[in-house]
Amino acid sequence: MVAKPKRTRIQREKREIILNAALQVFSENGFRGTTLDQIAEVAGLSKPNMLYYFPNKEEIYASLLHDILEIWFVPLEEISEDGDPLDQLRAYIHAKMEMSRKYPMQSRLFANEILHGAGRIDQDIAEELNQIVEVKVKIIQRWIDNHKIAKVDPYHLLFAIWATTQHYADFAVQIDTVLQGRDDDPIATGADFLETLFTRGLLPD
Amino acid sequence: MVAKPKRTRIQREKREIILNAALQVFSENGFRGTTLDQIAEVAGLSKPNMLYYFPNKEEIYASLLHDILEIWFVPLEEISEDGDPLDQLRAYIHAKMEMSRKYPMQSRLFANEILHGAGRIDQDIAEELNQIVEVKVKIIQRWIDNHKIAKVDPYHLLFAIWATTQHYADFAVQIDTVLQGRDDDPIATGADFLETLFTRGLLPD
Amino acid sequence: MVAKPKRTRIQREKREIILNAALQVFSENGFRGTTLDQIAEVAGLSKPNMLYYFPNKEEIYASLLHDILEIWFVPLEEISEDGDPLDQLRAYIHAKMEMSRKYPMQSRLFANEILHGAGRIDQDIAEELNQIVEVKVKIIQRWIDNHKIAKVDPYHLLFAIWATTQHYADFAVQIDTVLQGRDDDPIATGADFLETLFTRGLLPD
Amino acid sequence: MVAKPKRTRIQREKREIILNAALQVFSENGFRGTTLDQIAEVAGLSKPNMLYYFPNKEEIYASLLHDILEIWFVPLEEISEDGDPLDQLRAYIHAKMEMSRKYPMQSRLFANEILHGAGRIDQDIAEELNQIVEVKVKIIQRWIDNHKIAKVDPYHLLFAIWATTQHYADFAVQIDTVLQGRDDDPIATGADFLETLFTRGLLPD
DNA sequence: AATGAATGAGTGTTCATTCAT
DNA sequence: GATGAATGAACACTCATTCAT
Repeated sequence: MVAKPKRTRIQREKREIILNAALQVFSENGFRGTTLDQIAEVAGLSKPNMLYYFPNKEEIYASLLHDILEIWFVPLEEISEDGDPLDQLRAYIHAKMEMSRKYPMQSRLFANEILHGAGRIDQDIAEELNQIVEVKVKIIQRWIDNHKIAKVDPYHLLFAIWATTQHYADFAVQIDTVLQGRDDDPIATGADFLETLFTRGLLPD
Repeated sequence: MVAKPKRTRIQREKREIILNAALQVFSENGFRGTTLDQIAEVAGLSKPNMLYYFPNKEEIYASLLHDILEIWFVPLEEISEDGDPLDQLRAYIHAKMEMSRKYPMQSRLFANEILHGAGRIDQDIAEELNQIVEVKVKIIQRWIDNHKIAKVDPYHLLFAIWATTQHYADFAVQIDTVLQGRDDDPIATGADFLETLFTRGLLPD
Repeated sequence: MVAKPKRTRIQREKREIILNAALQVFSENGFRGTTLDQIAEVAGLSKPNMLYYFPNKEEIYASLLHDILEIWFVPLEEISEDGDPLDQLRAYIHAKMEMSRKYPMQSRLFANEILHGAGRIDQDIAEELNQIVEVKVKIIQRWIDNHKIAKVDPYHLLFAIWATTQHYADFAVQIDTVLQGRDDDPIATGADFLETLFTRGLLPD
Repeated sequence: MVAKPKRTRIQREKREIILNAALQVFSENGFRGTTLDQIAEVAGLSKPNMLYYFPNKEEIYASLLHDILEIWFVPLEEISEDGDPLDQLRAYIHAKMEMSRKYPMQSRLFANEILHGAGRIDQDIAEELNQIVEVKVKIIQRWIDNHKIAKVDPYHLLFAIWATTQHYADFAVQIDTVLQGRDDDPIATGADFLETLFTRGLLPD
């Protein structure tokens, strides 16, 4: 149990402003590539004033990462044993695609963190991820056992969904480069493609 | 065309040593997170001596990135119109998975670069990528038109293959965390899964 | 002559609280090593509120130092020509030892100030010290001239008394380290020793 | 056992220059009151260049303190059971007075360190001090038991010698203020006084 | 009287790069 | 080719002091 610090309205607001600025800069430049000056500039605060709201650079980053991991969990948790398995998976894919649309910077920050060894991710949160994954893997396994979906490795199924959906945020620059000239929405078209791929790919025999 | 500098044998060897060291450190820590001291240490050279072979940090990184992009192209280029389309795609997937196994640091460095806006990628090379992709997309489109594979968006098919295969290198930390306790080889199992997924998912109607 | 500022009761009380806190922190960490935050914390006040009672850090320190110098004079002033010379000196030594016991932090703050050049000591007070010393030196000189005590340099006699007695406050850490394991009171034992040393040392021929 | 770092001639020289500058500035301003800029200025080096020879401020200070403690021991170690006890003690007093003359800054730095809790003094060195003191105290005790000197507490005798002799370095500012106008050498006169005081004070009954 | 918020000037330390030999 | 030495520009963070309420 950690004591929750009491904060005034202005503190909550300023922290929010700082976190928004930090998200922008950190997701673009990484932890080491980001300077407090940059964040302060974007936030419209002086550097010492920013450090009045957060004790140091590390804490700003950690706070951001914590929030990101929490929203990362949400769609996964909504996978339920009830209802049609393929519907559930399609809904999950669409939810993840919507996250890549709405929170691309968060996705990139998260990707960057994993890429560099995830050294700053709270051990507790890593545990939590593992536990949720175990629960969902068991659900998927039961679908397989009941021949509702094809017989595949449930862990790798999840990896594939994560990889493909997050790719639209994390590799957006590459996608935009490759698709330059096309005027459809890559995320909408991508979602259609993924729906097809996974629906067909997972149809039971 | 850039004039190719002539280098002695010892220069080529030392550059190779430096690039290997740099790959290790850059892929772990990113550009800004890496110091020349770290690279020099791993390379077993003094810092000024290292800078005798490369003019500056930027050039080491750029050289590394250039090499990586070249090997990134190889499997893609091998996709050929001849032969069975699904065999071709399966071969591509396996080749990309082998690259994630053999060159995970390169994959991560590349991912990191795209993630952060790809600002250091040579424009010429980006063009080249686009052209190759266009060629391969046309091949895939013809397969679709000839009902050899399902009717899907060929660009997004490529994205999905890139995303899923590179994920095994880029997100290895997360994969290992989730799979802790299992003793199968994630890349082998993952390759099987992806073969199933894409083979079934792309079967023509 | 400086106009004495009029202060309300609450102002006097708060100043007292601040000075007590400041004494503690300054004597432990020196002027530069002390932060206003530390003092405010110990005083139980907010930093700006503290600065409502004192204009700045310097003034807190100066005020403290001024008070310390005043109590420093007291035992010296009590040396009187009347009575037995050796009794007078013994009484002075004991009074100084009691000050080292009761006001060790003040002693250390004073020592620290002298050690660092005494730049913050009021010139007026320095003058005052000199005048009192002159008076007492003359008394001691008369004792010598009248063969009441041994023929020694009266200035250096005072220095020796100051040095030995204040040592028990200023070097308490060293004394405690050296005497660890003994359970007698260092100041009491020290006073006995000093009484012997100076009584015998100053006996007239 | 600590590996002794090998140093080039220029490194030894520059370290010496830096330590001399640091001694001057630290002894005047204390640890926190000293900035690396000041030291660098006095040493005639740029700040980063200075940090090429010492890893950080703390190390400069520690190195200095270590050297000081070593010279602090020397006169104490020379007290020997052989020869006349009073001669031995007089020699010790004179040696300590010479140190106050030759190394006043070192004395002040040491005093400052003890004053502020001696937090930076190596535990090993503190042990060593204790052991040497124990040895010398035993010698003094034997002198007392053999009625060669008066029956006094040997620990407090040492404290008195330390206090009085070091006083001429540590409180030099005060001494000079009090003695202004006199043109004799305070340390010479002080040594005479102390010789008288301790010789008479310690004469056996 | 009191306090949350804000800031300019530092302050120790890092680092890519250059110099000198 | 190789390396010890040197440095300017940053950079994270601190702190006395001031502002606003």
